Amino acid sequence: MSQARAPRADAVRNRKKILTAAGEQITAHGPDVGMDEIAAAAGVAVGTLYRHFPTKTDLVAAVVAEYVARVADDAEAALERVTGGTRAADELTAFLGRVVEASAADRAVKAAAQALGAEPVDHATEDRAGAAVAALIRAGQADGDIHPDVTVNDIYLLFSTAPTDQPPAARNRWLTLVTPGLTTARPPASS
Amino acid sequence: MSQARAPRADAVRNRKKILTAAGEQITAHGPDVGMDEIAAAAGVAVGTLYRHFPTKTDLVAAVVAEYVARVADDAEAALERVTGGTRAADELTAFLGRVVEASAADRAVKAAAQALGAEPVDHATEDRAGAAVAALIRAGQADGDIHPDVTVNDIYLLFSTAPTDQPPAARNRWLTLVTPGLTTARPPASS
DNA sequence: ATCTATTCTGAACCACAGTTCACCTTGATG
DNA sequence: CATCAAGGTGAACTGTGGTTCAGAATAGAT
Repeated sequence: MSQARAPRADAVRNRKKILTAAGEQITAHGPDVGMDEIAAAAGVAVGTLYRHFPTKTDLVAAVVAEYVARVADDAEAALERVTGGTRAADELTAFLGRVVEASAADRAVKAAAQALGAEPVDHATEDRAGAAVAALIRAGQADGDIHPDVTVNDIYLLFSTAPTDQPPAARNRWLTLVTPGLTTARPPASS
Repeated sequence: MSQARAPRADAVRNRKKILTAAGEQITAHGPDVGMDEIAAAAGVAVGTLYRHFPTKTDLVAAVVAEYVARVADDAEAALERVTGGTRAADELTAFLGRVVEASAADRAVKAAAQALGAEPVDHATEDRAGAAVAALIRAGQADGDIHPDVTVNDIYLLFSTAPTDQPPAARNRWLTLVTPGLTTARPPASS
């Protein structure tokens, strides 16, 4: 097998700069920022963008992927905490709250993700988040304060419909409105 | 005051054709259909579009307005039924269901509305829908099976975040998930 | 039937955003 | 230090889609 030569140092550096700049620009001005602007923000020429990402879609996909990875981390951290003793149901709603909050900052990223539709998004990291959330749900159900028929898909559904573009008050209200559908107000019987 | 001459008969006819065609095209191919395509579908030249709607935004706005009017009608009909004896809470959730359902067909229209942002949309008809929904809510609260702190804004919030682009199963699930946040599972005390 | 203001037509215009490419720069290898 | 391929540059290209406008057509009034 021909061992592909290692990439040049500055190439790596640039790739990182581009990804960062793209993220910032997209969160700041929406997924419709021109490639020119992203390039400028990265201190690089347009051509360089295309060297690293053959098409704009690819670039956006990369940014979204980074975002998903962050979410996965968050979910796993929450799961960790549950193992440590906190209420799974609380962690789950808190997690949902944080994600909504965060993607309010990056609402544009979410829009971008939507635009990409059901497209790529590395399944490995996505499943990482999914697995953590699933575990969270199971734990909560075991405790008896999450509805038995709640699934990961429900969380995806809620996440994808979160009112990211609304002011904080509305986002909180939304969370309040949505939580009762997940949690069980009255525990089974005992306790 | 100079009495503006009545519009020509064919102009009226065309306006209607355009509005219809625009609605169809937008629901079919999203708000990004070209003006050319709309024109073609209406059996009219592009120029005619611009005679009636100075800009594409105006045209889309008009389509959205029509849609909002339909929703208002629906809400008012529901309110009527309540006066006739049905449960307000049921009518409200059914209404929400229908709207989600309908805007699943016209998901593109909703997207268009979103794109227009907080822009125009004739306030008169919008308030018409709002008033009806408000009445519905009040009635339900009087019955004691809608949470006391639910407002019209909540309905707007839910409507605007409805997963219109999802398959029917997901939409139903969403409705189930969201309903508990509006209704009161356990009536105050009596009964 | 004639006439004119209104409306229609559609080729052409324009601005913008993604993309390409011929040429220059530079990091790494020997 | 010399060499050269990987990488970078940015002006120019391209395609798309909204918008315009001069001339043709026509509804409606006289």
